[in-house]
Amino acid sequence: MGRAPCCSKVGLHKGPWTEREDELLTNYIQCHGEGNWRHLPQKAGLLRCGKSCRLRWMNYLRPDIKRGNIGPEEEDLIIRLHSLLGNRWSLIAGRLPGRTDNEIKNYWNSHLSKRLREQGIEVREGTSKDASQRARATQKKKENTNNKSSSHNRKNRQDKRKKNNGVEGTGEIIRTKIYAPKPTRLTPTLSNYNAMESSSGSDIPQMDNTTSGEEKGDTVMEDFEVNWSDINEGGFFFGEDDPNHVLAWDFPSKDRLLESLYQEYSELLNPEGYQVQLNAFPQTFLL
DNA sequence: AAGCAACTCAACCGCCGTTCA
DNA sequence: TTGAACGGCGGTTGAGTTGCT
Repeated sequence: MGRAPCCSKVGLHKGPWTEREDELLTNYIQCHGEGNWRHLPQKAGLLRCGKSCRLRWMNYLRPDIKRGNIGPEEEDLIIRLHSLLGNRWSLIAGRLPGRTDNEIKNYWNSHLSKRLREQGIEVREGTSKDASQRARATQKKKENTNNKSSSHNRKNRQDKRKKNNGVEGTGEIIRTKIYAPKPTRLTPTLSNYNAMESSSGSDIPQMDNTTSGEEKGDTVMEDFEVNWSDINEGGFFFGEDDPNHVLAWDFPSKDRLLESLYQEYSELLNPEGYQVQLNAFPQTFLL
């Protein structure tokens, strides 16, 4: 037995949202909070699918979304994070307060990748607006659609995962894992914390360092093995002596924040002597 | 002013890992 | 244990806008 059947898409609105729809969605979320996207449209009186509602809220209606042009500091951070993370837009967006993954993705595809290429800087492979490549992608998509069964096969995916994680054939490709932090949206209030300390029950989230990165939903990156329990998440880390004592780092300036974020990923992903660096890296945020 | 190309960005699509009955 | 739905993500599309000829 599976879950109850999903909402039928028949009769649902598509395309641009109207002011009335925005209003209904905003009012509903303000009253009941985010989540339960499947039932939200019906309860809010919207003729949209839950997925569409979620997207509209996340990319446009959320009150903490920053409007306006992407500034030079943000642009710099996007470029550097992209060089480290590739097209991991949600991860990148998680490090840019008020910016959405969609916005960053669009900005990259329409501005940055082109500009970097013009400057002769090689960029990681991402989306291509080239017509021939588009056509190829569309063709490939059609082929995939024709070849796959109506519902994807769980076992096949699990087998594929096992293959990727372990010894594969005679090639002896041994992969290990790295747990990068789950993307955390930095709210404006966060930057107001000033070298403060916190104990249980405060406004600062408490961490459970007994769970693995995978259990916490962190992003798994292959080819490295890191003991993530040593590492902080979202700008918080544990005191040296007391693992239940949570510290928040200071944000003396916007520039330093951006620099810290870059350093965080840079050190995290540096394959050379990563273990030593990672063990020491929370200290870099201590004043 | 008209026609065209390039650009922008909101929205959609399909995939995948997780959750749940 | 199974399989369908959910939630989230990256890739792609296409209508609207802007700029050029």
